[in-house]
Amino acid sequence: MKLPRAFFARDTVTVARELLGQRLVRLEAGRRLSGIIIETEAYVGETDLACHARAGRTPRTTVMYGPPGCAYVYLNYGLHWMLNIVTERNGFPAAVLIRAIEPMEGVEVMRRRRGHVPDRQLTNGPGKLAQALHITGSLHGHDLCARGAVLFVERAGNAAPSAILARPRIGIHSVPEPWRSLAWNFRLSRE
DNA sequence: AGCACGATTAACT
DNA sequence: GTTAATCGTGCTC
Repeated sequence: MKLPRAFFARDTVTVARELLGQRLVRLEAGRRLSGIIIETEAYVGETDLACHARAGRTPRTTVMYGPPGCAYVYLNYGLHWMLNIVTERNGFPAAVLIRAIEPMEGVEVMRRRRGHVPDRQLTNGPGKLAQALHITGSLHGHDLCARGAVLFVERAGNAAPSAILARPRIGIHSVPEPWRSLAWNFRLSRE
């Protein structure tokens, strides 16, 4: 069952932690592609200097200022699409970056898209999972909570707090403290 | 100019 | 097996 807007309309760090263990689903051409979310990152507001909203509302970041539960998708380094889900109240710019999933349904399709890399490398990075699930800028602003959504999150269990590793966020080396060191990257520890 | 990355190298255990 | 360095790519500001 699809996570409702109320799930995303909360504190971003809480949403990032609780998304671990849930199932990201992509409907495409009548097929169901999905995977369990195993790594996320929180980006919180204009004061968070690692967040794109640090520069205020721009054409790119407008979606982050909108209702929670919508996809914030952007292109990084000219080739990697990044999937985020908008959080908090309408008007406050924040989102959770989905960094990794464990493939569940449609693995054959993912293998084809990813060029037959080893299965463990199918969706173990934000650009990789976007490629595997065919998530591009065309899904920017997509409402994950609407009826008929082709991208959404299903409740699939709860991660025990003891199973969650919190570390600094990835790839924000040039961001000043304290934001660089905030432990806002969350992942499920493997067994 | 500067990226919320990934594939490929090269150098190490 | 690992870590570190490099750079392509195109969009935002």
